[in-house]
Amino acid sequence: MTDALTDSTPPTGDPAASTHDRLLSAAATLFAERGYGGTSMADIAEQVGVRKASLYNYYPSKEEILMDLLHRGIDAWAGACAPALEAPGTHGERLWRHLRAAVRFAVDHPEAVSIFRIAATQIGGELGERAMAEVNRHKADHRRALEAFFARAVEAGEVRTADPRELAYVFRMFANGVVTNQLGGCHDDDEVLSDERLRRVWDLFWNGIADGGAA
Amino acid sequence: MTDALTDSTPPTGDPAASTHDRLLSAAATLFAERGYGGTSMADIAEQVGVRKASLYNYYPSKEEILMDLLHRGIDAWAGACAPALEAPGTHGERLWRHLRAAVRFAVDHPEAVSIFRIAATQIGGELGERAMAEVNRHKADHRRALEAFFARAVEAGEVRTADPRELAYVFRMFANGVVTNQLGGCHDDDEVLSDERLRRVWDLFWNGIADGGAA
DNA sequence: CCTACCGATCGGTAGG
DNA sequence: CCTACCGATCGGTAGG
Repeated sequence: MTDALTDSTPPTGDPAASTHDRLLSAAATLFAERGYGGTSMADIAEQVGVRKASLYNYYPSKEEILMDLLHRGIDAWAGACAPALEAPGTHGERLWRHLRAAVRFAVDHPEAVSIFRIAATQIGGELGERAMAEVNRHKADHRRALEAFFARAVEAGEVRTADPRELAYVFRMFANGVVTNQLGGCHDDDEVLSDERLRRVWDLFWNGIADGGAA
Repeated sequence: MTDALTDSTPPTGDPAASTHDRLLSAAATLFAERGYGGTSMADIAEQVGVRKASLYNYYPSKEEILMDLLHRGIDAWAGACAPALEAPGTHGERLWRHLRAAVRFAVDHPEAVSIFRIAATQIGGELGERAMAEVNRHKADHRRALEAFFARAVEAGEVRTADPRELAYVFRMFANGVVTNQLGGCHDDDEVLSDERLRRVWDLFWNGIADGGAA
């Protein structure tokens, strides 16, 4: 837009985005590709198109970049997935939309999902504990929301078991598996997970939970 | 055993094990805790109780330690989990034992499971591609074994859907979720996954797949 | 947002 | 399995 004369523009990402946004995007992508310990501040700076020292105007340390990415990822996930559980419809419909929202989020923002995993598993020491605590808080929130949801589904007589805790557990394990499988490189299926296939898979899963499942 | 006079014994792990075994154990534990990039050869050497340079008598590089851990992890997983699918019993019983074996493996060898994830997601560049290829080959083997298993279950009339591919997919997503959830730090449930609870959860899951599931 | 620089540590090698 | 050492790079700072 300004001038096309120089090619001193940043090597990747949207050059129109603010430096801060490009920093976050570059860090998320690199952490997801190489891991936290495998990514250097110089790597991030190169992708952003600035010198390494300039990154320290936005964050006091590499650790704080990870923590900010984690907070933003959790917020984005909740914003994208939580509403479906409270929307109108039967409990089956609402849970289906919740799953679909989670899968779409994973497809659209794989780096955000990667951050959760990085925070929970790749980091040692004090930073690791801080990050893990944040992830566990988020997972506990989700678990509680699902248990409340299933408690209402039990009341409504829409599920075949009366234990919301086990129902939530089964769903969470299944949803975690599907979402994780969508992450880059893990395409152990030769076909993409289309909305149609997700729906078929969901029907197979849900019919074990729905009250009086089909014969 | 030899003498208890010095405390120059290795700081952690079984001092009686061979240096090579302690090297593998230390590397697996540290990679799982801090990630591949977050673990240095000096870290490994310290835990083994030798100098860093001595590690190079066993492996020519840090990369080859990871690759050997990956090969061994895949073999151990297959040895622990694959036989259940071919054992006697109904297809439901065999799949249940397969799931239980996988969960037990994850509980007993969490570092081995972590290596799969590290190989698939934390590594960039040429090593990353080598490791990812190995993981994908293993996952494809497992997928094929499960699809063959479900094809026989369809023939036997023990499942409610005629599509082995979707049946295998649903099971794999669920099993991956359960196994992943057993990994260290991810205890987002306040209770351990006992055999009894796993069985209850399995029943909830399987009744959606079993032909003519309970009402 | 830059140049210049810090001490510490990285993976790996030489030579025994 | 050790001591001694290599050049490169690490996260981060000073000062502008």
